Amino acid sequence: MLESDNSLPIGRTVPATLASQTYERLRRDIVDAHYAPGQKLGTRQLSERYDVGLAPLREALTRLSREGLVIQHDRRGFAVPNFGGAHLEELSRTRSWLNDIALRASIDYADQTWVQGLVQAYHRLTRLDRYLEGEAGPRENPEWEAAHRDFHTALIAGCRSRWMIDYCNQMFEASTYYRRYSRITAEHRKGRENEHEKLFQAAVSLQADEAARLMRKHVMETAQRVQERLLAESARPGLQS
Amino acid sequence: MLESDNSLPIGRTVPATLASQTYERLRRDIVDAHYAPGQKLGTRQLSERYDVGLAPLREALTRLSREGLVIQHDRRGFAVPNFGGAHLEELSRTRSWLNDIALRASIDYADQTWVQGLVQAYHRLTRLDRYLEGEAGPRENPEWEAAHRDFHTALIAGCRSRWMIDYCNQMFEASTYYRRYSRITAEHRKGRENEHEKLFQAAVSLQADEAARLMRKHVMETAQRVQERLLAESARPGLQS
DNA sequence: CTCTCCTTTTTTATCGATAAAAAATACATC
DNA sequence: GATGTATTTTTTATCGATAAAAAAGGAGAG
Repeated sequence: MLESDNSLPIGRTVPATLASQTYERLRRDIVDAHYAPGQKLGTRQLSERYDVGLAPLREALTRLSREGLVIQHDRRGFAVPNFGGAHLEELSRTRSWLNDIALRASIDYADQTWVQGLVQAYHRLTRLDRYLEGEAGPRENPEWEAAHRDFHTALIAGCRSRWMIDYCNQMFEASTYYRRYSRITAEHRKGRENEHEKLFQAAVSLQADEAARLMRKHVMETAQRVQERLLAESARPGLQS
Repeated sequence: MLESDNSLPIGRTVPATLASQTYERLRRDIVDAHYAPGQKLGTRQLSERYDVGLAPLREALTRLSREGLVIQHDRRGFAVPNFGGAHLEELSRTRSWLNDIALRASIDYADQTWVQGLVQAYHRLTRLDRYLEGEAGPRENPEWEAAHRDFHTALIAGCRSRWMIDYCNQMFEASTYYRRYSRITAEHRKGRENEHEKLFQAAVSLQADEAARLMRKHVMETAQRVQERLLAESARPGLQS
């Protein structure tokens, strides 16, 4: 007793349950800002939209509600949270706190596994283009987005705390919602293109203070831009899909 | 747009849904160590035990699984996590990190609401007895336990981050599982009775460093005792209910 | 008009049944 | 006796139907 992990035996590949698939799809759609803040998520509609029964749909929504991407109220169903200025500030501050600690811990515990993972994640990120040409102008590259998430996870993956990693990932997802919703584009990001590079350099060379400083800066400045965009566009009608 | 909170209109009292009730009951039972680490939570059995259908039961389990109190694996159902030495260490370290920050932030932002809430929570705690006389020796007082949780929440409630408060609460619950499971008793706690008092004093007098130090100490030393108990008793057969 | 009370409609939560998958068992083979 | 395969049993995930609750609509009173 008292040992062993909670993971599945490797090798055996388990077909994803409908609830899990729906969870993933819904999460992506929320994070991609296909729904407006505060929008009601009626079970019937979603059930048709995603073509699943109520049971798996509710399970997906319940999962999301525990991660802060959906609000659930007894007998009143589900809704997208009222994401807004105050929430963004809270979120970014908390992200900043947790990532700071987790990054410092990773550097403190630094081992080969962590460094390798980080190098790999960074390299993948640099090989991808952030934007793709779409018919209606440039749009985010999903692959880049995935690599971006992985890079941020890799930075803190050495902190030796499952809790911490999960929490940071949850907040990263919520932040992504804001980035998407605010429709930040390349030009809003002028002059900040190499933040990931500097962060990466500081981390792999184990400069804890510098890395932590860059991390905080990265998180807070992104939030700042998003905030500005939200205020500038607060009259813009909510998106729909 | 972009403002307002996500709370319900006040005044109207909503009857709790079956899923919510079951969630509460299950959480209490898990935290009270009625189930052994790693134990399988068969849906059929639980459905009978708590006398609810599968739908609300699954919802309760799904919620718990997102809070780390239950493990869910696709097509393999639910189980109590393999809580154990390594997990306890991770948990306590993370708790320590987050509570440290949240407490410092609360002291930093300190306002009347926070201080009042803290004073109130502390007073309630001091008025209750930790142990009650049961037929089979002394046992924890549920009211004290609730007040204890509230006190810990009150300490960090001023950090102005819903995320942080939720995360700290989640980890507090998980820690409670260990305390219960290890069957810590009054004598294991000799010489540590006034930790809450000192912590309270430091917090209300806004001594950030001292309060943070005491908090870390409180968390880590509790974990230490639990760890010792677990090792000492690792041959003891798992509890069942 | 505005408010309150009473339908009607819509939505949410829950049950019971069932298909699909995993686990357990039995059986045969080397 | 170990190993692999077919068969049965158990468990999990999902559907479709329905009761219960909330929201929307509407009629009448002040």
